[in-house]
Amino acid sequence: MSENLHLAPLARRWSTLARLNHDDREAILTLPFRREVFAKDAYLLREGQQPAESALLLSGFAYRQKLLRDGGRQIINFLLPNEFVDLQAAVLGTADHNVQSLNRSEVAIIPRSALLELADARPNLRTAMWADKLIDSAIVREWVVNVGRRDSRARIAHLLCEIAVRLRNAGTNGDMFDFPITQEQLADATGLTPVHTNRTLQALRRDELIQLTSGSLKILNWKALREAADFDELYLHQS
Amino acid sequence: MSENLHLAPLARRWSTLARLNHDDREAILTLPFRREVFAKDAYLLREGQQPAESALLLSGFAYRQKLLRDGGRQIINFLLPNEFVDLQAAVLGTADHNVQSLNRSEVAIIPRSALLELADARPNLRTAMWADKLIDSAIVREWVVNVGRRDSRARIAHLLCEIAVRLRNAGTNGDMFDFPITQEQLADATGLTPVHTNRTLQALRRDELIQLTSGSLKILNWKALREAADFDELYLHQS
DNA sequence: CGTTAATTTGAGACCATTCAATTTCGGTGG
DNA sequence: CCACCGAAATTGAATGGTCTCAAATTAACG
Repeated sequence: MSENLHLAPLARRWSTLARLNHDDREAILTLPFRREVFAKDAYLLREGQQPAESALLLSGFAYRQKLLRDGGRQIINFLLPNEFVDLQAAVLGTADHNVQSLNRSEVAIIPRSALLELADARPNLRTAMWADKLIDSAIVREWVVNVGRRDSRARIAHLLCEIAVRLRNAGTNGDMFDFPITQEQLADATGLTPVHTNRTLQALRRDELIQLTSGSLKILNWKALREAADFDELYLHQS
Repeated sequence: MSENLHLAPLARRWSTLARLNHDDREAILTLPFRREVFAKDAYLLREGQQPAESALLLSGFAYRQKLLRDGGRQIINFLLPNEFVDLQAAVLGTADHNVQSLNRSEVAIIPRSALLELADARPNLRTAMWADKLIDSAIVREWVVNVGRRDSRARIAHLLCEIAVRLRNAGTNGDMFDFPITQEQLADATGLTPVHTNRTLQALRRDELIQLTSGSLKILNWKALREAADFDELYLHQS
């Protein structure tokens, strides 16, 4: 069997989204792909592009983003390892936003046709893909609420809660973890300025809710952070 | 054939999203459903609910919404006629947001099982549903950009552009149309206060970009409105 | 150990909010 | 047809959260 363990984490994740049998898992593991490495800020996908292949993030972070005429940038969602960059491209064709690598990342490039065949042949995987996309949508919906209605403190606290829980759901330690997101990126994700993001982070540190130093985030007081963020993880559809 | 023309507009809309043959269209038209009427502000779906049926908006508007602990409300998207309230519920089970009727609306309640069978049996309809959901996601992504990075004038202008174009794509006149959205709802959709929404609308009227009176919106200067909004309709995936 | 990126600090300006009151609109009943 | 009512829209003035524009400091990296 010419299996490749790079896709094993994806199989594991999709198993939590739909009931997969042995053949389903096998079909994932034998998907054809090639690996590619992207540097910090490199584009994985550009608005207007019509990719013939889909990209699966193997390691590192990435983010969906749109640029404004005036040069402003709004980050729309973060992508964690084993999430798809453009599962949607197969149907809509043209990309309507950009995806950039957040730090150095590793990606599996999979022919679109292989994924389409998978979806056609395997109802369970179809369900998993559907659930995958729906959760992604639910997260973006919560982001509208976050940037639309919460003040800077709650907004940043909420984003940190979300990332922590998503990492925990993915099997990483959610209380202390690598946090390669710069304050400028955090600002672009929350709709704030870098300056104000900085002051807000300082406040969260002063109040001993978090500890954030040299690319590592530690959550010191979960209860208070959730409280400050008005965070309810129902929308992540995991627990 | 016990067809019911209430579902014909849905068949027409889905035809623009995927290649549907005669049988596909027939399958849509013969879906079982019952009609229901909802008053202004009535809930079509509540967070935490696990509906056994899906609701399709036949006439009137609705909106997706989330409430905050402090009583604030953020509108996440508007639903136009012939859009589904909860096509996602079938997979995720629990609703993560609320849907309210914007004005008096009419809804087709369809058993979830019927939709699942449709998707299982008909690849083309599956594709249409997938595209449907993906466009919905794209709209919500643009909303993150809207509330995150645009000032009040651009924000409201953008929302008006989007609604006009979505209505035009649905076959309605996009230059002048019924606009039952109150300023309070507009405020909740843009993350602004009703007071500031009012002042911003007045500015758009003063500059003769729009005419908004007694539930009717007329776009007087498309070029200037698009300009003010930084509006690019690519994300609606229609033209 | 030099160089660039990232974070931090300060002060003033501004966009949007808050709070409260008033006016207009749409629908209803006398 | 007019009087009434609640909802929606409008106005004013003061407050405040976030932004802007620099400049300084610290961290990351080859």
